[in-house]
Amino acid sequence: MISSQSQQNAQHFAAPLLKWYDANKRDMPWRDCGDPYRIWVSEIMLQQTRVDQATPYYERFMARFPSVEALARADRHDVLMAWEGLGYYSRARNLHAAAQTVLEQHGGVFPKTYDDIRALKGIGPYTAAAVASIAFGLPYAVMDGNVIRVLSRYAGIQDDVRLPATKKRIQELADELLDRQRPGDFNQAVMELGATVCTPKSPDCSTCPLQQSCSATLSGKTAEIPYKSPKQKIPHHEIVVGICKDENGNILIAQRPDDKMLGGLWEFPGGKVEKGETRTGALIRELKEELGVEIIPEEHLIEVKHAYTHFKITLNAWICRINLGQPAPKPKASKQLRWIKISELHGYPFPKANRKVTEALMKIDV
DNA sequence: AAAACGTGGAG
DNA sequence: TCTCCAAGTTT
Repeated sequence: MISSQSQQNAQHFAAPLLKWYDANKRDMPWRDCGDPYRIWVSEIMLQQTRVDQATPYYERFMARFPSVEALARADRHDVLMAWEGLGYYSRARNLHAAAQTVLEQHGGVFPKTYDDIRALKGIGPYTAAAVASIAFGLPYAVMDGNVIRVLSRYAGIQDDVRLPATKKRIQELADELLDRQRPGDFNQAVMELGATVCTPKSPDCSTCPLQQSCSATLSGKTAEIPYKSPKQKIPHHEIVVGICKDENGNILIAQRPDDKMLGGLWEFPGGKVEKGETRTGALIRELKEELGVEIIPEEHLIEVKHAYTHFKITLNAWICRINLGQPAPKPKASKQLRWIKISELHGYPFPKANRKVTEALMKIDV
């Protein structure tokens, strides 16, 4: 028996939403293919990332790693190369590890229950619900940034959406509103509505299928909902890095530890300029600490400004030489060191700010 | 619970 | 230039 509550929901929310979705669907072939592997990879890539930004990565990734087994058997180096530039690199590391779990613990077949999907590394409540509903038609409602915006406006929820309690309330609302016949389409419809109509700034309420029953629209509060408490300002750091060159023209790169920011990617050794330090003074200190060698900065190469999620940096890079009589550099702060030719730089995954340095290097080397 | 974790596009 | 933020997860 169907409760009157869910009939109301269907009448005012799911029905007009799905009708709108069917008429305005964006072409996203990887979502309609029904292949859990493709849906999974696309969901991971799309986390905190726009469709347009992720799409070329997705195409390349699928060509390179066409199946769970191919991904599971790949080298981590190649997976990180395919991810370079997409950010949040733990996604790539977790995806790779999870593929190996699927191969070893599920016989290479992507698990078909919410709990088994949720147990995979890098898959949280959102991704588990997305894959379960889109690939397998299971009745789990997703809650992402779009859902939070659409539902908080629809229900007139004015509480701070950064608070876990508010998110819990919205998740419960999504669970109630979910269309049990078409859970995958329902989930994608809410997100698509949020991405194209119910946008953060100046939403296009006149074309919204929910305008007649949306609390924020009816009360003129779409600008105030969702409410987000202001976040604190992020610090700025002055970074210096050294490109150590040997007599053969090889340069020294370092791999970052797996468990740190940008884990597993490569970079030029360096660090923060402390108070009262000159930049080159800091560079000499940092390379002594990180490599155990004394260096001399010889030529300033480039300045790069870059913004991460929780801090900004200005990075300055110098070409350096190691003092005569110094021991071989040791990886005191990194996973490993490697001397490579400048022409080999493209074969290693670098984070964005360091990639700008490698491009400057390749330019002067030609 | 709150902070860490990348990047690029829009306004 | 600057702020916000985009299909979140982990610790």
